[in-house]
Amino acid sequence: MMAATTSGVTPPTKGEQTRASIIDAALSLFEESGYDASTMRAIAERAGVSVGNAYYYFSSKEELIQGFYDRNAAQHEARAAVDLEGVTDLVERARVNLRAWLDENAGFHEFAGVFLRTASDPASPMSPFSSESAGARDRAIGGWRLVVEGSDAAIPDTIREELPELLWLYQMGIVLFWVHDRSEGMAATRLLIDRTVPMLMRAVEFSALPMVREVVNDLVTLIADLRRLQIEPA
Amino acid sequence: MMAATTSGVTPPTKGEQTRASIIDAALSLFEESGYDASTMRAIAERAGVSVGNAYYYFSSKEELIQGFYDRNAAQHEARAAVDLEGVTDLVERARVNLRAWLDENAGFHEFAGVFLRTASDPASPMSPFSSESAGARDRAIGGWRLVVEGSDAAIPDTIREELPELLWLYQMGIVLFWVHDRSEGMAATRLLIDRTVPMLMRAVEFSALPMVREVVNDLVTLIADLRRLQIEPA
DNA sequence: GTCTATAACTAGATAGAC
DNA sequence: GTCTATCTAGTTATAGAC
Repeated sequence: MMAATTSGVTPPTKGEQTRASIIDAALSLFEESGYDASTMRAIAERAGVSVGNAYYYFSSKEELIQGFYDRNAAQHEARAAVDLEGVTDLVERARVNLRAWLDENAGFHEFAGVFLRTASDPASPMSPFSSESAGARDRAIGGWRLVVEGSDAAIPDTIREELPELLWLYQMGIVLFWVHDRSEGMAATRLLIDRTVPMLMRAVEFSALPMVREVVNDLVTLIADLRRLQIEPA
Repeated sequence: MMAATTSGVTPPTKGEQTRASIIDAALSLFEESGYDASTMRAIAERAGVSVGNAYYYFSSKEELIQGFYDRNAAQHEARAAVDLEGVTDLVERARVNLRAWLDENAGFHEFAGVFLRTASDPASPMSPFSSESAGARDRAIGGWRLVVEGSDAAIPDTIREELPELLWLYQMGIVLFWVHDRSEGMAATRLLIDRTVPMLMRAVEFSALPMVREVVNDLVTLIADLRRLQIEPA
């Protein structure tokens, strides 16, 4: 709202500092003891503020999860950009992107259950399909667009445009599986990724088949029709 | 634990009666005011018991949801059996089964959001994939088996065995969509069902294609491999 | 007017007596 | 089996400090 006081970087106001310290306290406690065991009182104490003050910045405990969400999305983006350098095969690029996500979130596996619990409530702004999540969703889909565009693969026109969003949806499925994965070192999720990515790409090739293409077209019009129904009543 | 006292029907013990009255009170309150607004104190009061006593029968508020779950599953089963009589076309039978579910659950749409929130926590016994839900899941898959077996469709051997479970998984997807559906009279979900069931059946036909069959085989072995990974570490 | 703190409220859950 | 009394933790009301 006001001009910057010193350098070009945003000057951290007192409020922003307090806000950051609350998020830091929350995330470190979540990682140490899990979501449920981390009380708002403990979070506030570690952040060096009162409970009431914490609620001035975050209107609920669940809202603190958004901090986790944002931070990890940014870290994943950076890591994927590095790992993708020099890789041109589409299947490999997709694997790299998913593995980067997996590694970036390794420490939050237990915590993710709570996250999913919140995210799957359609009324919650944390839902990946909600309008509040539109920014994060678009960023993630944009990441997939880079994966596709940086590859040397020939993609059928039938689904060229929709592929990044489709891959994001596929990723949501992988995440859902990951949350339930109890295997050592997430071996099951890694196997799932390694095996399904090639299948998915073969399915993309199928989409050029006339028979399949018909179904794809049906799906596209269906989605358009559904969007209309969902939006009209508001 | 004891021999029946009178007729062949199970004699309702005192505990069973109390248990039933708590569930009745809970479900009626949920329907009236929603899940969150229905406090355990209000439920206990309507049931004519103390809060502590309610917790003697149900170890958490969420556990009361299982009552809703069981009751509706039974009602859906009965309704579907009637509606399916005389219908032989597989696509139509699948539609009938899904519409029966939809109609049976029409009154619980808002409440279902909470249900989903609970069910999607992998740690929760309410998850449709949990071992605690195995009974309900098997009943639902059995219902789909009746849908398939009562039809005159020729189903490729490739997936004959897996089709009922596949259809149940598809139904879980429909339910997920339904929970998010804000359209008048669930028009969007009905459209989704009417359009995707034929697509699904056409996809089943595809599974006979050699190219596609290969992918199906890959999927089957993948699932077997995943099961092994998930089960070993316990 | 933006922050911050203390005290109180609410509702899920538990302990222990009867 | 059932109750009363109590605990815990998320949330809010409200008053005051910068």
